[in-house]
Amino acid sequence: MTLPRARGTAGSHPRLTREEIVRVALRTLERDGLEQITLRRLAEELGVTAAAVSWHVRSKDELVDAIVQASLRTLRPPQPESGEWTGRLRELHTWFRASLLERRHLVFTPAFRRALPYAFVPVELAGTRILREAGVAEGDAEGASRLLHWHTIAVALNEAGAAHAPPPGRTPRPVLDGAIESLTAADFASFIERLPEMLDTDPDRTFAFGLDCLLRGLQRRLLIARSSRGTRARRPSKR
Amino acid sequence: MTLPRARGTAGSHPRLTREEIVRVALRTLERDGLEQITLRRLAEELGVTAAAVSWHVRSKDELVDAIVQASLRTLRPPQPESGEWTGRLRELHTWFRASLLERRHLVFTPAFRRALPYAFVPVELAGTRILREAGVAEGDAEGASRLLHWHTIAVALNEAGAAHAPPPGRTPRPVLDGAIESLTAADFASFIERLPEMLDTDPDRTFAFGLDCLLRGLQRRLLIARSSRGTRARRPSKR
DNA sequence: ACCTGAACACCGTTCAAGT
DNA sequence: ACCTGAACACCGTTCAAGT
Repeated sequence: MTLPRARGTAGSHPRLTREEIVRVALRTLERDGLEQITLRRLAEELGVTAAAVSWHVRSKDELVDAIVQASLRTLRPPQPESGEWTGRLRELHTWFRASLLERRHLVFTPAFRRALPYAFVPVELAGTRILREAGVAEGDAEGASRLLHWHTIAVALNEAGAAHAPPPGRTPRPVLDGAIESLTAADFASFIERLPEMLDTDPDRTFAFGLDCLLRGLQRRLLIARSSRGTRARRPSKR
Repeated sequence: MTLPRARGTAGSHPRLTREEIVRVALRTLERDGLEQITLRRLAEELGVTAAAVSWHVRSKDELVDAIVQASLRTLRPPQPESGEWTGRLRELHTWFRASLLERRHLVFTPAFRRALPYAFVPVELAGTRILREAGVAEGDAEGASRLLHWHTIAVALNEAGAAHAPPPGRTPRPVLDGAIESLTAADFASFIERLPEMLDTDPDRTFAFGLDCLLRGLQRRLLIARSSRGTRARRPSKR
């Protein structure tokens, strides 16, 4: 629509920078979703040629990488200092889930997957710290924190995927049919009976239930003292 | 390279069908990955024009949907009939994880995400059945089975993402840097110390650990009798 | 009904040319 | 150093025309 305006005139920015490109991309991402982001459209919005964008950004892959990194740079996990360890972990992962959902347009991106092992190290560490202060042995605390970490990612990714599956009417029937075919006769009956509640569930409750089960499992497995903080774990560290 | 051969001549198929398109697409998917799949390239491989493919398949989105559905149609969860409930659930979800990993090129597709709530209903139901036979109340068994179900999806998606992150040398440094910035001084030290083991972990062990924690958590929460099958749960069903 | 040939709009990327 | 204009190869989709 708009022709590329000459840079430096009124109403346009004096210079195109990589940061500005990423900023505009992030804005249109939240408005229109990822597949609407195009170097050409971005250029138009910036009042510039597509080639100009390509000059600042080596490739589109690199642009998406930059978008993901810009989006992740603002993450700061809360560090609840007081309270029982279960409550502190609950607070940490409730926050974590929310911040993943805020980035729901990005979480299925290859760039995001590449960042996955690194981006949430602070979350893992925060969880590990809470567990260690609760008396869990060193090696176990790490594994447990990572377990919670993944559970939250799982639930959030599932929610994110369902959230912007655009056509609510267009149910993927064939998949459902294929699934039904493989059911035994006994399962089929209970499937029909329970179908409605399987399809609409409260994500908040499911998340809370899963987290609760995990925490209880850790409590049992790691032999954490119920209420006293600082109690040593009975099971010794392996190293 | 090869010009579209006339259909019906030696070495080419007499007729193009939707099924054949999907079959060839599935084959090249496993060989080259999803982003290499193109209507035009598919057409060339089929000895046909791109327009011909478009005649059998309404759009590329629909093609990917068909690929996902074809890939999911062969899923048949195992139905272990004997043994303790924990072992049976372990067997079920070990199989589940493996079948997700076999489809690692598809799991991040919008089509797959749309299928996610439906495609694995048999897995959920198989898990529910095992739990109910172990004496878990009806509503709880469903929630518990779904929890396991999601945990497996989480771990598998994470593995699948890491598996075909193509450049092993190109670490997304900025993301890691951003993550490090947000660390407290205390966490930073333990981060440096533990970095190597955080980056290369044994996925098998992590999966087993998580599953184990979940099962123990369920054991505690749902008050399942340890070894005797068929014992009633002490907590009554809510309905 | 099924397929070709040609076109269309759009895409990412490159590159000589300007400033 | 930064940007334009034009081109290139490729993409999904459409459509008149053939059989």
